Amino acid sequence: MATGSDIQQRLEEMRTALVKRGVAITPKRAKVLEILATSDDHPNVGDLHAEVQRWHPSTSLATVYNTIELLKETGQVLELEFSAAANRYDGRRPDSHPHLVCLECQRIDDLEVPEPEGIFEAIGAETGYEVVRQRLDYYGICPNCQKKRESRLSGQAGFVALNDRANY
Amino acid sequence: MATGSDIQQRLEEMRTALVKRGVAITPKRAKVLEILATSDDHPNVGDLHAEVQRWHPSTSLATVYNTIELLKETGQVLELEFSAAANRYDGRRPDSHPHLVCLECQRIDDLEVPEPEGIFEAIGAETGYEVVRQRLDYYGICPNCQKKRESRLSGQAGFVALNDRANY
DNA sequence: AAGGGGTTTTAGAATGATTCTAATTTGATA
DNA sequence: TATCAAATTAGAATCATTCTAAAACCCCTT
Repeated sequence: MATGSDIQQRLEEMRTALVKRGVAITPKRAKVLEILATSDDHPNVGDLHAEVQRWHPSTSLATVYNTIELLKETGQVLELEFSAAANRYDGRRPDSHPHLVCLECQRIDDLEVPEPEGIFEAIGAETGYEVVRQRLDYYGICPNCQKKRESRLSGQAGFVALNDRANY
Repeated sequence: MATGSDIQQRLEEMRTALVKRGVAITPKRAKVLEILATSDDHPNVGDLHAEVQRWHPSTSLATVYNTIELLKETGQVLELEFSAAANRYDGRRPDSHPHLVCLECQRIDDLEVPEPEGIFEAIGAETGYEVVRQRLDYYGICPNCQKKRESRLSGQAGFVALNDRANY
């Protein structure tokens, strides 16, 4: 459980990271940080915006997005992505199984990893949740994109197709 | 690796499931099934639409969505969701860690599960990917929503707030 | 061959989260 | 106080998805 000093410490880390990043801690940004450091319910942007507006009524959505972006860049917030790109479909293995997702070209590969026996029940016993399915994705750079990176670095550019929305 | 008969079998399962579900296997739907049963690259709706259109140029996006919906209902396709709801944020634990997501009220809880040591390297060695992060979510019904369900079933309705977009 | 009636399909509008843009405001510093 | 970059704004743009109401299609019966 989080104590007051936990929160103070977290807040200080955030502030320090942003200052080091070279941006100002404005009152509106400070409020976003404070909400994020104190919330245990994983707010979305709308939640944050509504709460900031209670203190600074003129705050726009863009400011919230902007602050979150800064925090993401500095590793000060974890984004639980539910809205990033188009959904993808697997018709060959309709059962739930882990995937490898390439952050550069969006290629997706299946991964053979058996899930631990009775894990849903174990988590249920511990948390009270009735677990019905899981999702396990590993994100990284696929072999092809690694090659492209190498050839880019070595100066022999070759044909390199970069993707627009690479980091989702 | 998938052989021709694997694909035939998969296709047959899909068709059987839809027939049992009581809908027709129209030519356009059949083409969607075929693409899904043969693709190993996890196509998105745009990909599917473009490919179906090569055979049936008048096909609309809605038909593709409709067919996917039927396959989802019958458990014949796995949806890799990247676009479902608003993103959520965790400012107290900015490191990546597993979560419990309630399918009914969208509550999200942190879950304490240490990730196996050296898992990224192991997967890298096996697949050639350079893994940089993971995502592990368990989906289910939280304790509160279970209670609500029980009271609904037992006829003593009480106050029950149902959510619109429950199954994402 | 004609007509009914339910299913399927369609185009386009609606929705909602996110990103972009261009103009305005703010605030620190000289 | 004047300046100027940084911060903020409102609203437009984007994009995947869902919705809607009308049109097309298909099978069955006569």
